[in-house]
Amino acid sequence: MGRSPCCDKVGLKKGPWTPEEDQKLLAYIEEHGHGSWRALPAKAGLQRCGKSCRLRWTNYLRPDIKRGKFTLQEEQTIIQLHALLGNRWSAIATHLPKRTDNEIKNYWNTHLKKRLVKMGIDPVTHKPKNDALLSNDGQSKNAANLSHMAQWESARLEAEARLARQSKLRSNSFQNSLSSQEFTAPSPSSPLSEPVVAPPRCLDVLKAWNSVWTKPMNEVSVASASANISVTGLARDLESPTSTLGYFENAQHISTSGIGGNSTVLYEFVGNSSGSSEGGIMNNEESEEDWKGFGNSSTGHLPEYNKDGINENNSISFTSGLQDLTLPMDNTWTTESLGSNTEQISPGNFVETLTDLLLSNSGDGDLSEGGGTESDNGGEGASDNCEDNKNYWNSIFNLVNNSSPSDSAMF
DNA sequence: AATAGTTCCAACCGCCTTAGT
DNA sequence: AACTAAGGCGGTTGGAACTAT
Repeated sequence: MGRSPCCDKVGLKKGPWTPEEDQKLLAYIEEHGHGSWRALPAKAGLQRCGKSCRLRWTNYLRPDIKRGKFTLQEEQTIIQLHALLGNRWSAIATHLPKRTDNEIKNYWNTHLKKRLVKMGIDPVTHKPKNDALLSNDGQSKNAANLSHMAQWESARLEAEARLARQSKLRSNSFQNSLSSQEFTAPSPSSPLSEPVVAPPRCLDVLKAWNSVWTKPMNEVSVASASANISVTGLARDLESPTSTLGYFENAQHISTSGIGGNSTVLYEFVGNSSGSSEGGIMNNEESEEDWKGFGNSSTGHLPEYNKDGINENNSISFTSGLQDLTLPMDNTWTTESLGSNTEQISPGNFVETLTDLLLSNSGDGDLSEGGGTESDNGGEGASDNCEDNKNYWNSIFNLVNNSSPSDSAMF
């Protein structure tokens, strides 16, 4: 049933590209643009399949690719986005300008993952491997969230559909405005200025949310161990095809700072060339910076919730920079009733509100800044945790927001 | 210096989604 | 609605480069 590989044709070359081939491909694209990748090889005089040409271009020859060592900032960004998005490399790559998904994927697999493992952090769940917090008593708590989840999911789907409609409209009007401003489409003479089709980057967080609400509940029992943030029980896997990264699991260890005290979500990079952080877990190759996982950091974590997955005000709250978002979580909550149950958000605009929140923060709240505080690992008071939890999401939102071009077609 | 083991990354493979007919 | 082609994505791999013995 599957498509036959495009490179099955006899005579098509595979393997490493030669400088001559690179030159041919570059020259052709510079002159004509890539157009149809399928047709490109023949036109460019290459004995390659279109797919191979496309990959070579997107992963190597593209002029806007930044090569070389990843910066600390980039590493942090990757880790944090991985915690949020799982193995969705392309989504992560949209927040790292000039880096390709392939490069990020390779870097993760060859560097970052190993570092986390050495630090005793599960690179899949981003939580300490010795996190022995799991218990069964949270199961019932999370079961109690099922009805909430159904309500959330219902509203989410509705909002998502609305968002899609809106973005389409906005996209159209955007294009109209461009054309009314005599926007000149990329011409063959300037193929390198690729058509600017902004990816729906800002949906990443929404996708994360989507995933959170659309996974089977059989994982909730695991999340239930998260005693003080049962909203994480609402959260579920991010649906990376292979990654078992559990959103709630991330949230779980995010949350456990309040109870376990040593969980880790954000990673602090400490400039230090000593070659080894605690325990000598770093080899020399990685020694340009030491990593320290820290829990209960001032960088913040998830909001704190009570056993029912809601906070003391019977709502879920989080903030994004300038604004708070509060969603009621009472049992009668429905898409329609949502608006009447809360003053902060109207029924139909959950996603819009979330999106607005994301976009409203044009501040400088960078994750790296949030990650700069050494953890005392001792478990601050609950009120601090609550603030930290908010800050954590602020950080993620800020990261996604600030690193995403605000010119996303979606918004 | 030679060999074995390890690391790294460019490229491939196969599946999925989307667009066009 | 069904089908097909093309593009996109994530996982995997081959082999060059590097390191250890």
